[in-house]
This record gives sequence, C-alpha cells and structure tokens, in this order.
Amino acid sequence: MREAATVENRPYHHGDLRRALVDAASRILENEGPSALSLRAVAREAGVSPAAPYHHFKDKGELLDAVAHVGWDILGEGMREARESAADPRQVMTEIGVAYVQFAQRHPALYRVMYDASRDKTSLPEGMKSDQDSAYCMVQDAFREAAGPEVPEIDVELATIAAWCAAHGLAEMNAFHQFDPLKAVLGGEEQFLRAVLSHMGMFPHPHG
Amino acid sequence: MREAATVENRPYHHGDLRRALVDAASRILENEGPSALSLRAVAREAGVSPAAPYHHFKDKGELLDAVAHVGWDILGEGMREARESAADPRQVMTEIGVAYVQFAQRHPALYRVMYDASRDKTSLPEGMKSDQDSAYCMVQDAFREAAGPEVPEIDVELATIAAWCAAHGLAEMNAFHQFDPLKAVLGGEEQFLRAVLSHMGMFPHPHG
DNA sequence: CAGCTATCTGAACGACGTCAAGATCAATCT
DNA sequence: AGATTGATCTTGACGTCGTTCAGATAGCTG
Repeated sequence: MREAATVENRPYHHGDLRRALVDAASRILENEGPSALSLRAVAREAGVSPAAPYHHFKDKGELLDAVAHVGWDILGEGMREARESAADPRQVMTEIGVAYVQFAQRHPALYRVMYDASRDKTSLPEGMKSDQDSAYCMVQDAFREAAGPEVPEIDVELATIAAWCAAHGLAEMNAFHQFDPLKAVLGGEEQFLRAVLSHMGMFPHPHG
Repeated sequence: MREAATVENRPYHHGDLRRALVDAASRILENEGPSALSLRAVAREAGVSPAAPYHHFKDKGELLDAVAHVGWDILGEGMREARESAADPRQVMTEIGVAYVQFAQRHPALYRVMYDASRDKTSLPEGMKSDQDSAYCMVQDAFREAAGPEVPEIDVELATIAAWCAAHGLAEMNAFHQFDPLKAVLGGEEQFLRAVLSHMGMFPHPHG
C-alpha cells in the first residue's frame, strides 16, 4: 500500500521516488514559482536527501525535462478536447488556439519550463520530441483538413508554423500580465484572447 | 584619459564602473551564453570585486534591467531603419517584422534577457517601459497609417498586439534552432522568415 | 542464507547572490 | 592649505545552490 508522496514513516527506500520528485517539482513550480525550484528544494519537498535525485536523473536539467514532459501531456489533452468541442470545423484552429493560450495562462511557470527544456539543446530528449510532435501534428492535420487537397504541402507546413508561433507569442505575452488594461475593456481574458486571435490570419473568427 | 574597461593600472575608483559592468555583462552574454552570466563573473570581467556592483545596482536583476535597456535601444534602431527602408508603404509592417525577428536571431541571449526583465514585475523599471513603448508605438503607427481613419482604434490596438505576439513567437522559435530543416529547403533564414510572416494575417506579402 | 546491485544518506567542494565593516579617494567646506 | 564628508571599492563572511563520493541500507537473486 503506497502513500502519497510527502512525508510518512519514511522507509529507507522510497519505492517510487522518480515520480515523487516530478510531482514535488510541479508542486513547487505552481505554488512558489520558478525561482524557488531548486534541486534541493525538490528533494526536501519529497522528503529525501539532496543527493537522492541523482539516482533517477543525470542532473537538474533532466528532472526539468521530466516535468516538461507531463506539461506537454496536459497541454496535448487540452488541445484534443478543444478540437473535439468545436462546433464548426472551420473553427477548430481557433478553439485549439484558445486552449493553447489558456494552458499557458493557467500554468505560466510550467509553460516556461516546457520551452526552456527544449532550448539550447542540439537534440531534444527522447519522450519530449514526440510529445511536442504530437501536438504539432494535431495543428498540422487541422490545417490540412481545412485547406483541402489542392493546397500544396509546403503551405500547410508554413501555416502550421505561423499559427504555432503566433499562439506561442500570445501565450507568453498574455501569461505575464501585459495588456491587462485592454482585457478589462474587452470584458475578460477569453474575450481578449479571441479578439487577438481573430486578428491573426490563421485563426478564423465566427462573425464574418 | 580613460582606458577601455577590462584591466589596466586599476585606480581604486573605476570612474565609470556602471557602464563597464553593463558592457561586461553584454560581452559575457554574447560570448559564453546566459548560463555564464553571474554577478561575480561580470565583476571579474570588469576587474572589480564581487561586491562592487552593489554600489551601482540594487541587485542582479537591476543590472539585467540595464542590459535589457541597451537591448531595446538596439532593437528600436533596427526597426526604425527597417521602416524607412521599405519601398512600398504597404510593406512597412513586413520589413519591421523581419528586422524584429532577425534581431532576436542575432542576439538570442540578449533577447531573452529583455523579456525576462519585464516578466514577473508588477511595474516595469523606469527606462524600460518607455523603450518598450516606443517600439510598440512604432508598430501601432504603422498600422494606423495603413488602416486609414475609418478603422476603429480598438482594431488598430488589437492588430498591433497580434502582430507583436506573432513576431515574438516567431522570434523565439527561430532563435533557438527549431525548423532548421525547413530553412534549408526554402533557401536560407530570411526566405523562411518572410514565408512564415506572409502566412500571418498582419504582414502583407509582395507577390499578390 | 550470502552476495549483488539499486537506492539513499552524510559530508564535502566550489560557485553563487548578498551583506556588513573597513579602506581609499574625490570633492567640498572652512 | 588642511580637515571632513560621502561615494566608491575591497575583504571577509553567511547561507544556498548543483554536484560528487564514500559509505549505509535494503530488496533481489542464487
């Protein structure tokens, strides 16, 4: 019978420390922000010594990769839901975009870790490349479907990249309190997001 | 007669340490990357003790703010040049966009510092807010001019935000080696940038 | 049961951001 | 001129960090 993760009668061997560390890191990230996310703090939160994580991760970066991995999982799930909740198929892209940006807004620190993990790396770590690809392919498929077979593949590719970049940019800007006054004028976060997205070429808007 | 900045007959008082520190920080950022940018390393590079910077900056963050400040200066200059080099006024936006993304591509670490400096801050530091605003207003004016007087101001605002976010997203993605294979196919960085920008609604493209 | 290997601890190292106390020097006041 | 003041810089220290290594512990295999 396995307990939660924090602290109990602490057997010498934890049993599932790897998962516990990732959970602890996510918790710290959410509650205290990225500046509090040290390896030692994670170990502390998980109730083990500062050196324990090194038996499950090569270094701090590899832990963050694992955290990023679950981030991509959650984001992918949100995008999938958004795609299937779209009434008009012409609006699939917009709904996916909203879901994407809202994810970044709800988990700003995690979102940042996800991109930091893939930055400055010549080759992405094993699982993450495929996670990222799966989300990317979702957008690509939506474009291919909306465009029809006569549109050349290179344009589908470029449109996907354009949409991804635009969403990423909006996500970063929006997640870190820019544009706050304008949000008030437009009546809320989501209104604002949809308004901006509707000004980007690849996110069709409902009313004309 | 003032010498360069690194190391010489080192008088006890430096004379212009503040500027020397910012220069040293920029140099480290460019040559060794953001992970090497510690306060101590900056002091070392400037030839002073680790505590010396604290007489010119409240903490490390304030030094980075100063570095970001010069970054916005350089970026603003590049955007200004791009605006004036645009032949067709309908393409001003595109040229500014290219200049923006190319700046991030040439100074990836600096670009990151510029946005890190404005993140997680309830109120932006003195000079930076105005620097950022001046660049932002440049884009806004370009849109207002291109749109004409019958377009409501709120749409100009939203289009500006949309363009800014899109450019920022492309800048981040492009600066950190994603999409490398596609660049090869399209025949170079700038070709790629223009192709992606042309798929974003607010950057008009020349050929049709 | 003995031994092997994976897992975890404890202690240590160098680097970091930051601070307090003292040294040094430029400018100002008398 | 000489004394004083305030800004600038150094020295030394504190606590935290990432990381390593030798040794303790415990689950697994024979």
